[in-house]
Amino acid sequence: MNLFEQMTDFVRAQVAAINPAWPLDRITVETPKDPTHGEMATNAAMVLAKEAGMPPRQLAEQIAEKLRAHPQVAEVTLAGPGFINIKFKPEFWRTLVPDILRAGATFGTSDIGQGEKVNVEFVSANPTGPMHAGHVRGAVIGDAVVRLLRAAGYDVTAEYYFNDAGAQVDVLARTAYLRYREALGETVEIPEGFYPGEYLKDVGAALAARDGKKWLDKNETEWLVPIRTFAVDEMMKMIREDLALIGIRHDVFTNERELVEGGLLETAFKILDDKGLIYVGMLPPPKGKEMDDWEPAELTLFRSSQFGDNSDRPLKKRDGSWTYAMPDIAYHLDKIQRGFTTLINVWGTDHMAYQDRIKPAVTVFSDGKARLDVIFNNMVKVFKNGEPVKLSKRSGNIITLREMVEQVGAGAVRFMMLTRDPKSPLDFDFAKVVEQSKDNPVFYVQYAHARICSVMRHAAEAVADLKTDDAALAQADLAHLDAPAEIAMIRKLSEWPRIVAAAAQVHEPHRIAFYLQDLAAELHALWTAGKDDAQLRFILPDQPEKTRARLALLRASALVIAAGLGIIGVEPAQQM
RNA sequence: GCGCCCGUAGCUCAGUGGAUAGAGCGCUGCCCUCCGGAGGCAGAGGUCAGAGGUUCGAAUCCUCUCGGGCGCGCCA
Repeated sequence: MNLFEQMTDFVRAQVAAINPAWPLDRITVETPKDPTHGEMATNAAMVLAKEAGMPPRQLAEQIAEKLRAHPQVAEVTLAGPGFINIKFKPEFWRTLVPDILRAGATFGTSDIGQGEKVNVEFVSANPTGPMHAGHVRGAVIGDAVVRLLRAAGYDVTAEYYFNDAGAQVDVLARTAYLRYREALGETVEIPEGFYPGEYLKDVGAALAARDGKKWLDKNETEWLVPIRTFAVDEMMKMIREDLALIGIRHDVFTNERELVEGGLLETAFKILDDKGLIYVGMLPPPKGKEMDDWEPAELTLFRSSQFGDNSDRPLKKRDGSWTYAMPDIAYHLDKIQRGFTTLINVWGTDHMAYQDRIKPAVTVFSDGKARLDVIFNNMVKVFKNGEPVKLSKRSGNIITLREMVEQVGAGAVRFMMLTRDPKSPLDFDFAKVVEQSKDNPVFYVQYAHARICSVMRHAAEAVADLKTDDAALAQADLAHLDAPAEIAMIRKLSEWPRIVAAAAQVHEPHRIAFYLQDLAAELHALWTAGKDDAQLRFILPDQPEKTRARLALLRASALVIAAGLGIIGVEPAQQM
C-alpha cells in the first residue's frame, strides 16, 4: 500500500469515527498543485458538507482535529472552500526511501488489476512487408500498455491478428512467385499492383532453395496456395524480427484463415441471429458522398444501431458471401470465448468509425460483461534534417522500423513514441531524438539516470569504506535528509505507485513518460543545487553518514527512473 | 447530411471534478568553468474556441454553436 492509500484509509477512518453513516467513497487524498498548500490535501469536508448539514469549513475543522492525532502529521490547516491541507514530519517521507531500496524494481507495481484477463491487440499489420514508420507508434503504444498493465497486476496477453485470407496475400504470393522465377535465373518485371519491395527477392530465393524448379512449369492453381503459405510465413518471420528490434514480442498470433476454416464466422452469425439481431433489409445510400454505382439491394443486416452504431451493417454481400466486417466480428467472439473481459485494440485514427461496428458485437457476445477500448493513435510525421519526409508506399519511399532503430536506437524510438497522447499527431525528428539537450526528453531522462550512476561510481572512490549497495543504503540514517529539496524529491517518488495505477486504469502509458520527465527535472535541480552550495553536494568526503543518506535517496530515484523506463521498454543508461 | 476525435501561452503539447491552469521551445535577465559538459533559477506571456447546464467546485461531465482532422460501400 502506498503512502496515499495509507492516508486515504486514515482520513476515511477518522471521518467514520465522527459519523459512521457518512459515505466515504468520494473522499480522496491527493497532492495539491501548489506546494504551499501542504503536502497532501483531502476534499473530505467538501464532499460531506451536505450529509453533515453544516458548512464545509466547520466540518473541516472537526475532521482536521482528528487528523492532528496522526503521529507523523506535523500540521493540518484549512483553506479555500474547505480543503484540509496536511503537512507531515520529515520522517513520514523518509521512510519511503528504504522501502524503495528494498522493493527495487517492484516498487510501484500493484495488484489493482486483480488478475483480470486482458487482451491487447496491436500492430496487426497484414503480412505483406516489413515494419515501417507507420506501424511504429501503434506498436510501441500497444507494447507499453502490455507492460503497464502487467505492472498493475493484470493478466495480459499481447496479441497480433493478421489477415492471411484476403486478396492482399494472393498478390503477395504472385509477387513471390515472380521473385522465385527470378531467383532461378529469369528476368522478371514486377507489374503494377504487385509488391515492388526488394525484400521479396529473399523470399523468392529461399523458395528456390527449398523447392528447386518444382513450380516453374506449374500453373497458378497449383502453386498459389503453397507459395502463399510460404510467403506469409516468411513475412511473419520478418515482422517478428523487426518487432524484436524494439523489444516487442507478442504472445499470440491469430490469423483470419484459421477462424474462417474453423467455422467461427458461422458461429458468430448464429449467435447474433438467435438473439434476433439479424434481418434482411435495405440500407439508404450514404449521404454527402458521391455514389455513382449505388444500387439498392436487400442485404443481410446486423442491428448494430441498437448498440450505438449509426447504421445497421451488412454482414453478407448480395452474393451471399461474408462482408469485410464479419471476420473481425468473429475474431472478437473468439477473444471473448477465450475469457478476456477487457479487450484493448490499438488502431490508427483512420479506423475511428470502425469501432462502432465492433463494439456492438462485443457487447452482444459477452452479454455486456466485456468491454472494448480502442486506443487510436494519430500520424507520425517524420523529419530528416529539419525537413518533413514524404512517405508513400507507391513511390517506394518508406522509412523502415529497422532504419529508425539503426539510426537512433530502440530506446529513443520507443520513448519518443510515448511523449504525446496517442490521439495527438507526433513529430519524429531523426536529429532531435539523438540531440543531447534539455528539449530532447529521451536524453533528459536518461541523463538523470546516468548522473546518479556517475555519483555512485565516484562515491566509492571519494569516501573510504562506504558501502553503496542497496541493502546497505537502506540502513542509512535518513535524518540527514533535511533539505527541503530532498524531501520534495521523496514526495515526487511517492507519487510513482499512483501514477502507474492511474495510467494502467485508463490505458495511457504516455503518462509514465511525462512523469519521468518531471522526476528527471527534480533530479537535475538537486544536482545543480550542489553547484551553488557545496554543502548540498551528494558526496561529502568528511561526512560519510550524510553522504550515505544522500546516496540512498539517489539510488531510490534511479530505481524509480529505471522502473518507469522499464514500462516504456527502454534500458536505463549507465553513462551518456 | 451522419458518426468519432481534437480545439489549452507566440510554437509543440501535458493536465484520473479541486484551490492562483503547467512543461519544453522561443523571448528577457541571471547562476554553473568541471561529484560528469550537454544543466539550473527567475520574469514576461492565458476570455482553457464560444454559449448555456449539472456541481460546494468544471479545461475536465452534459447540451448546443463555431473551427479543424478522420471516417461514413455489397473495398479491404
